[in-house]
Amino acid sequence: MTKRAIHKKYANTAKESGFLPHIAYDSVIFGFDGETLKILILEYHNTKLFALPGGFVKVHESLNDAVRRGLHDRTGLENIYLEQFHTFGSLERFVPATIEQIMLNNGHLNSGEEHWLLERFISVGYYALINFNEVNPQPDTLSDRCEWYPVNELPPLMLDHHEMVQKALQTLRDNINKKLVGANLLPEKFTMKQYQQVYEAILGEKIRRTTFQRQILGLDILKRHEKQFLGKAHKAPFLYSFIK
Amino acid sequence: MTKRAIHKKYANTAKESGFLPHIAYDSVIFGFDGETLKILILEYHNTKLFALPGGFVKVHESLNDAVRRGLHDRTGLENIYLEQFHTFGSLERFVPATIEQIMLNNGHLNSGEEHWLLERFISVGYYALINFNEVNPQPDTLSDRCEWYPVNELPPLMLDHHEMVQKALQTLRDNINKKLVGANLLPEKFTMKQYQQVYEAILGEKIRRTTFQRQILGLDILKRHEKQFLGKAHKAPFLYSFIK
DNA sequence: AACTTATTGTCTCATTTTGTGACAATAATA
DNA sequence: TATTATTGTCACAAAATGAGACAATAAGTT
Repeated sequence: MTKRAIHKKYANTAKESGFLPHIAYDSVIFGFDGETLKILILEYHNTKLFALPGGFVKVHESLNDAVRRGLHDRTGLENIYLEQFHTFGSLERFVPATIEQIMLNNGHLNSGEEHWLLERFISVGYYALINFNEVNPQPDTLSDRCEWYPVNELPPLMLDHHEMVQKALQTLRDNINKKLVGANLLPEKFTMKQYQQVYEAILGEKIRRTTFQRQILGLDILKRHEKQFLGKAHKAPFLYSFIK
Repeated sequence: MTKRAIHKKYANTAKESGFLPHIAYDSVIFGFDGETLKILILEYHNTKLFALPGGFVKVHESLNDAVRRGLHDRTGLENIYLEQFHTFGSLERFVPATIEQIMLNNGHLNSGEEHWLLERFISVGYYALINFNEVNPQPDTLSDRCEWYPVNELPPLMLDHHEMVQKALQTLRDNINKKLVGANLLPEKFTMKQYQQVYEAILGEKIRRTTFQRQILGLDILKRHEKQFLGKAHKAPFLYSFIK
């Protein structure tokens, strides 16, 4: 065995790993299950730490591509709707002990060892809107679970991830009338009630049925299809889809 | 002279300089001169390159503090109104030749020399709103001018700085009714017409006078003061200030 | 001093948008 | 056949906005 063949199991510097140092992204992945707005949360092995799915940017990769790559790995989806909402750069978010704990518990680090992931990071926050039913979330090597949580019932999140969620949600609310939010959270065809529930879940409040319908239909962005028979004891609703 | 005393004139690595590598910020500094919306633009020595004022983040400094520090150095102002609007991370913005030209022309680099500023940067965009009259903009060591330009008459800007300005302006427009924009662009006391002109300059369109007054006064955010005699041949307008 | 000018503060009325409730239609259930 | 819950639609009230009118007035002009 030559000297050259002796190598560490993991890259301990950013350069070795091929990533830009000090820069990360975290993603708030929203899905709608028909009733409530949910987001994907990771739980790390052997810790009680919950976190947003995140990742790093390769040296020759754009920031947007890095986020798309990470989301594809986790959800299998290709054309995900993505919005960047804020970049987090406080000193308070630099807590190497937390990262160290995660890596030690996963055997990705020896105690006392230096590692680029233990340095300070500035993180760019993105949110994604995906179709809840098309996804089977995959945990990564550091985490043993990747599960949906209602935005109102999140576990305690590490670092500033709770603040990230709140800021993502606020941005989503601000954008609700600008960016055709429903198209990405709903299935191809949906009822007016489902669409209204998406709005209510995002805004966190009830809205008036008649006013909502009047406004949405007035936008001329929906196509009306045949009625949907739900097996419920009342008039069947129409189905709608978005006009491309 | 000991070996230790032999040092380079400038730090060629990020570590030597005390800054985080690969991370920058750029600022779009808005001011209102009573008629049009303007922004501060730098021109670099011996080049025809125009750019937004930017800077870097120290290893033990928060992102926000870094931007405040840079803006204070350039304007002398302390409590600047700041909003982060977007983070730019494309590969197209990595053009080391441009940076190299600036540094060579300033004598901050020898030809062919390596330097951390020539590596790839991801830049966080901030916009600031300042009182036009309180500021005497200062160029930095790399630039020989720092001047106000109307947003509609900008010189060609380097890299993606034009895109940054457009995105800042769009965010400012989106925030105009949420964040009390006028308070930061106007002097302590102002007329309703001046306030309306701020709105028109930001939105880029004329607004109806009566509707504007009705809406603004309906918000109960303004205090009415004595009249202002302008020396003009017509009825004198009231002065207003924002209620703290 | 009287007239002119440009702008201001305030009203009024038409138009549009939104809030609120009512009601018949209807798919399944009892 | 009656009951139930929800849907699509309409009608009217209330609020917000668009559009214009007009007297008041500070200075300039004659």
